[in-house]
Amino acid sequence: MNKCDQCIVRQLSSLKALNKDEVVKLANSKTTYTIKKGEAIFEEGEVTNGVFCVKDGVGKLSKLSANGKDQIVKLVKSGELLGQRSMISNEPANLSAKAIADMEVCFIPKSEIIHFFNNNNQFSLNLMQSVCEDLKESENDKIALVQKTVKQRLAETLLHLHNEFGENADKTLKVQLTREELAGIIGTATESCIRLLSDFNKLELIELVGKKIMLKNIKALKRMAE
Amino acid sequence: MNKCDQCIVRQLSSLKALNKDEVVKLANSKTTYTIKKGEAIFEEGEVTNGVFCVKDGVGKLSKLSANGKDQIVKLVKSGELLGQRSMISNEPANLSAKAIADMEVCFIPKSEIIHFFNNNNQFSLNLMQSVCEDLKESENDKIALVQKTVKQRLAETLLHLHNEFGENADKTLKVQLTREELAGIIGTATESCIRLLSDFNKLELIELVGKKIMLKNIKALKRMAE
DNA sequence: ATTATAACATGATAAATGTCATAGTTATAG
DNA sequence: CTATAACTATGACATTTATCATGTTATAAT
Repeated sequence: MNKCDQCIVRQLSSLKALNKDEVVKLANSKTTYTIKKGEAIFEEGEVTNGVFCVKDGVGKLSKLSANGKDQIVKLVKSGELLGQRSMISNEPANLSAKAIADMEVCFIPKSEIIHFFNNNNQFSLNLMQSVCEDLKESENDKIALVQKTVKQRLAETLLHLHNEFGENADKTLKVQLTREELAGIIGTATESCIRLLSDFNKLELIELVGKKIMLKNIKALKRMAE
Repeated sequence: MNKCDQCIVRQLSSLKALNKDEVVKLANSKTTYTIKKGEAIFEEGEVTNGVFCVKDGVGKLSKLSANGKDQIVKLVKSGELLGQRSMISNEPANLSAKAIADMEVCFIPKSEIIHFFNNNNQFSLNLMQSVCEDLKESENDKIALVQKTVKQRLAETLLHLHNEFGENADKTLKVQLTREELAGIIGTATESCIRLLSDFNKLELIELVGKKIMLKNIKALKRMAE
């Protein structure tokens, strides 16, 4: 079994507040899983009874609509916890979690989290803050959906992906999303997303390197996102 | 000073977990304010350093956009706490809180809330759950904004207002929103909102009694919202 | 290597929604 | 009790965005 005390990722999440004893307890109760790109960690409606700590890779939280489109609510990366909300609310998952790039995740049973929550004030405050952060982001997204055009939201999302996940050696975005997934984040039709990417390409705001995207004029993208 | 132990509203919020001593402490530190319809409790960007407990009336949490439109993120009523998120995140308010109907609110300083959070597990769990509830709602709203038409969102919102706030003796909705505010909730232009209300009226789904709205065919509205 | 499948791309068109103009109606202040 | 402002209403039109059709390119499976 891998010891959690050597896991760098732990330092990035609410779990950083745990003391030595608690980390040992954590290491003894956790289970590690490997999730291949495209596979699900959990699906909408499932009862998870714990949280997943993302050790490596990138995932998406999304909800399938009646017309078959997948609306992406949030992307997650190393150090983030998944399923906190459903666990705290005692509800089945409201969203599905799937891997966008191969992932390694650790499952931590609910009983452990509740125990830490009740016995470690710093941990409960951290957990609270991370849910608050999610709430703020969600509210701001909601406002952007109403107040901004698809073009603005695309510019905004490209900048956000660049900030959050960085770029490869060839300057292209590190997160490799399909056009469909990108459309699912900004909340538009796949074709509209593709069309706008073409436009941005012609305007030399970005460069399309095969399926990859390179940001060429960040200043102009920022202006456009306003 | 009003004693908090006689305040029924307290039973509706996270504060219900407080014990006798804590309630005395609460009563000694709180300040009560009266807010007239249209006035603000706090504005976007303000540092509040505490939370507001809504004793009476109805309020809205909203954000002003560049084009001058007010996007309403959430309505609040008796028993709810305002400003929890900003307080926990140590940030200025992300949204403005204004009264839609005359309100009475109690201000509780941050130090008190943090003290309760650290010393009363049930309180911290309640507070956590209420933020989680807000998060779930916000995520679902976000999905609805993308996946549903304005017409569907209007139907959904009317039903929601009916459920949440109830109706007057004449069967009209109890929350008295302007068309502009209603448009701000569903995220559309005021004219579009008015037009759709007219359509709904003609279809006998609702009846417009002056500025008030009466739901006439709830079943059909539900069908429309899907 | 070849075929099948998924992803990307673009045009044509339709539908939904926003914007501007204008007028009637209700509420409110003096 | 009037006048002034705010709210409601509706038409005409412009714009944005979705949908359907079709072709091309990349990726994966045999």
